[in-house]
Amino acid sequence: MPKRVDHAARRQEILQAAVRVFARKGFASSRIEDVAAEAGIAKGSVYLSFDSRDALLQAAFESYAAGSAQLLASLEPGPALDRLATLVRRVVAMLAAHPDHARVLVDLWSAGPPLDMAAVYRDYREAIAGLLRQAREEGALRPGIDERHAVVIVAAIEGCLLQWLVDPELPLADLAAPIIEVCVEGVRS
Amino acid sequence: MPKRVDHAARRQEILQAAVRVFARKGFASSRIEDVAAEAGIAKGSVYLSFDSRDALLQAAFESYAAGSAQLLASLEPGPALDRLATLVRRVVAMLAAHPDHARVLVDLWSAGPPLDMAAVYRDYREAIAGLLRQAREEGALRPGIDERHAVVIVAAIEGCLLQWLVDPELPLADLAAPIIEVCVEGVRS
Amino acid sequence: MPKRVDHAARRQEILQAAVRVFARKGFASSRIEDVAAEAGIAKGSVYLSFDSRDALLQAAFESYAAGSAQLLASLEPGPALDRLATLVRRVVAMLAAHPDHARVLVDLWSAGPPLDMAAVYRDYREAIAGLLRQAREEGALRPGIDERHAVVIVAAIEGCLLQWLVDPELPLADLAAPIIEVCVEGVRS
Amino acid sequence: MPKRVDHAARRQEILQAAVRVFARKGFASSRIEDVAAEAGIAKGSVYLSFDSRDALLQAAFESYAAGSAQLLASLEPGPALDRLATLVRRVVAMLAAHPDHARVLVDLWSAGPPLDMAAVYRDYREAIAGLLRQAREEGALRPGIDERHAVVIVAAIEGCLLQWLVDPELPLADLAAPIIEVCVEGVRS
DNA sequence: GATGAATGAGAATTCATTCAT
DNA sequence: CATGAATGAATTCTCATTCAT
Repeated sequence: MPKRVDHAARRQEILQAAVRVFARKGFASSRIEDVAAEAGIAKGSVYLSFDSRDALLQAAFESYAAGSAQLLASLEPGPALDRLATLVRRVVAMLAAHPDHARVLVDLWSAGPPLDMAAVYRDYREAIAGLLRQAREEGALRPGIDERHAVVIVAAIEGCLLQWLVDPELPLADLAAPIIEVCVEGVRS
Repeated sequence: MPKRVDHAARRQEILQAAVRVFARKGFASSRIEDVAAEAGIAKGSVYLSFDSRDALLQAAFESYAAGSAQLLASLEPGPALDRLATLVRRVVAMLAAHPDHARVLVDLWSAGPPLDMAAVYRDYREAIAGLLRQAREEGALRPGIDERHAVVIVAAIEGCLLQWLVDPELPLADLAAPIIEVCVEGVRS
Repeated sequence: MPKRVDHAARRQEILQAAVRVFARKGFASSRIEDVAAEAGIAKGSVYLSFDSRDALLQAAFESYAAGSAQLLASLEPGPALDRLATLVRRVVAMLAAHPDHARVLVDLWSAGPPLDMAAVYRDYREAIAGLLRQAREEGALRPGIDERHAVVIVAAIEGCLLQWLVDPELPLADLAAPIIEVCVEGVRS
Repeated sequence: MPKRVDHAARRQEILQAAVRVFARKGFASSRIEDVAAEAGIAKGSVYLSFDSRDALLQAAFESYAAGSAQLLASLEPGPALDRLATLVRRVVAMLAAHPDHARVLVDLWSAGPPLDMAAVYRDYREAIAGLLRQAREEGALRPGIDERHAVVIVAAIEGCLLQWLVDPELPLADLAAPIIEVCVEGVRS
């Protein structure tokens, strides 16, 4: 069944299939053949778009990192703490809206180099630290809050995500509110 | 006089060797032979103490879960929020003191059933929710804080752990303070 | 007006590309795609001229065998041993002049049926045996030389070729002289 | 069926099985599983003694090279040309006596680095050149014969081998005599 | 005719597990 | 008990060949 025009589209389909499979059984237990079957193609065809099994995880990472970067870049103007609250809401909403992608995160955490999850969280922390600095300039921050809290805010989000990954009963989408309550409202002056 | 009197002790040694190996290369890349070598015994001898490779991870989980339960059970009396702060401090200290065990967590998160990480976090949340209830009875809790914040408090801890796992530059031990600042002091009335 | 008028010419181009590729990396490591790329056409197009990968080697063999046969047929009249010396010179010159074809020989030797390298050498031996017989009739042959020496003469040539294939430092073209010295002059009466 | 004492012996058995298989179908068509079956063991067990399929060919080469070196080292004293004749006889006898090893040669010729067949032939040529020099000192060599004839002598042997490999009808063992006639007696003064 | 995406049989290699010693 | 050789199922990746466009 030869001839397909859009190589990028096919690559995308395979990646999405891979993400579904990884979400379902974890990367370690996912076979190339599973991905191919999920994508409705033959085993060998996966290799037309990806060099190796690891390259699939790498691509999943890149896709996730790109989404994160976009999210960080898309904050509209406004009071810093409001923007922070919005950021938290959006991150949680994105994770809740794409549970498959979210479930792959646990594999990205495991993967180590050349995947650079550290960079992703560094970017988050820097963005949040920037918002906190801005909030201080606006006089909106209560004393005693400094940049180290950026770590805690990222932690609150990722920690909720983690608990939900481990226990899908947990209503991830509902957790944006308490995170904001504690991490954003809790630091307002 | 059998060469090895204490079967339990041998099992313990192997488990510890396994944890070191898993911490170093991840469970997925850890071979039974690696564990045996680390323990200074022969490959086949691992099977005298453990039924299978997965049983090693299971045992690592049980060991971690037991440590967590002990930590939760060991809180001395006192004002609830102080006890909460102590809990946070102790959990972070334990993780920082045993980086090998901590690094295995990412594999425990991935593992899925029959490992029940969900139960571990459920227990944490319940303990913390209990402390929050108690704090309310003590009139120490500001309004608007309810049991859902237990999730966020666990999240703050595990999220810091996660960022440290992914980026060991991050000073995990120093993060207890900001966590407490935000999650404990921040909810005080 | 078809894109390609001469199917035979296209076949020839592909065969030559194949010989270059085989010479460079050996038949075993040569992919159809490599041959296609060398010929500047698409993988599938190779199959318009050749039935299979093996057919390429078969064709290379036929081309070599045809060249050999032509060489054997082209001997001008004259004293038999002079003609023999000329034959040796020409074979060596041909091999040295077409190193790519020569390098493919090692794959032809390996290939086994249906390639019939045995026939090629049989033909060489028969031609040389004929020349030796003629030389005897001419009284030019010293006693003790019989048809079995045809094998040795072929061997001297192919053995030099072999040493050159294995060690390209060896100056193949210069070896015609000592071969003739030993195998031709050495049998003169 | 565990426990085998002599690892070296097992390695040797496997190597011999491999040589038989390579001789029968050529290295390119020989599967690890074929070798294992020939050795009467399981596929995976081959890897207990050899790192890879290529390592089997490498070992076959080393074995052949060692045999050649031993042959070259074992020449008893005597007139140089007699020793040369003995050498030729022994090489041919060795090849004829171990047809399996001989048939693998065609794969060794193909293999290229890190196999160094060039060195094997270089050693042969040097040994023979030494004998020719000695023969000259002994006054046994007719004029016009120099070291370049060493190439031709090696060629005569290997070329006969080659013709026999390609056409097993050819009586290899009987070819020592004509080789000596032409290459040794033919250079005697 | 050309093309190159798609296929899937096949091969090398790994490694958890077993069990004879 | 302890060992590690032996096993073979499982998995990744390759590539000759086909065929829709």
